[in-house]
Amino acid sequence: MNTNLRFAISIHALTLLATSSDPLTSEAIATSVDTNPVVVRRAMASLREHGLVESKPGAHGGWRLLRAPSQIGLCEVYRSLGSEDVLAMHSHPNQHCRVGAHIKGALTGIFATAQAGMENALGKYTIADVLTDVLARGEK
Amino acid sequence: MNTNLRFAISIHALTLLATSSDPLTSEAIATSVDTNPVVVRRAMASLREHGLVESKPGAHGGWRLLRAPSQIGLCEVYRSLGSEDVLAMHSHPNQHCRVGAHIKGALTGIFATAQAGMENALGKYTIADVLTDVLARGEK
DNA sequence: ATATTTGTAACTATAATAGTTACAAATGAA
DNA sequence: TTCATTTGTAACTATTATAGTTACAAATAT
Repeated sequence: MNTNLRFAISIHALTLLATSSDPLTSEAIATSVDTNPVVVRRAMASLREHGLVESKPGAHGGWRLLRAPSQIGLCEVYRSLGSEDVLAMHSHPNQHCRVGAHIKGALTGIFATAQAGMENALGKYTIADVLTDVLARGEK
Repeated sequence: MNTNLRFAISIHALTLLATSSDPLTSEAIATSVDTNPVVVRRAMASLREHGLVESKPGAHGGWRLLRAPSQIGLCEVYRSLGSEDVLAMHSHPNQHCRVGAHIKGALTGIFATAQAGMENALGKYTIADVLTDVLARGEK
């Protein structure tokens, strides 16, 4: 199983924040996501670094959006997390083989194209889209 | 680091096979890739199940392509390996929360779109393209 | 017959990530 | 000013996917 859940958790958290005018605590978000508050803080810290949310410590603190949900694209969320690219290469192909010596150069461009294909697809959606979909599902 | 190297290893192996009229052993492929022959066999077994290569045990055995390199698309190679999708969801969002209860439904479609974006991009390339690129790099 | 090679099970090693615990620092309210 | 709340973060453990390794049976060519 692919186990990098930070992206899914981040979308979940941002969607939850989009439903609330008051700040939400890491604890409240964690309860909705079903994880530990520290896991939430770690993901949200990356989003904060990229200007998507802000946090306030202390009583009545928590997290809130810094932009309208319609202005938060999923590609930007994805990139904010700084994950590795989804396709990886083997490290030390044999340099004395004519394929081994140049396979990494050839794969680099292809893998970048694949990564861009995925990110472009994500960029078609915003947190507002997710929220609309979630709420529509709740009405059925 | 993303550590699923099977795809990169498979492309490497198929490109190597495209340079050879004789079958290549798992050992020979492993030497070019810089890994263990069993790792090569495991990746190649998936490709064999999907009709891309065949194997022959015993003396002068090994692996060979069952199609022209120009007829082996990278999306098909990717799919033959049966990897998990690149984006994963958290398992148990809180069903008593209106976001938690429906987030998985909303994310499923988005993640599928992202996966398709990546696979479409891969589908633009074949093993022949990779071989051409590798050989061109070798001439410089 | 013999050497070669795949097929595969069983195991260990590595590494990324989630999850947990603990506590300092910041904040707001009584 | 004191106290409860909450983030920030370090340090650690647990889990899991995958690579890598070892061993050996079965198949094959000469």
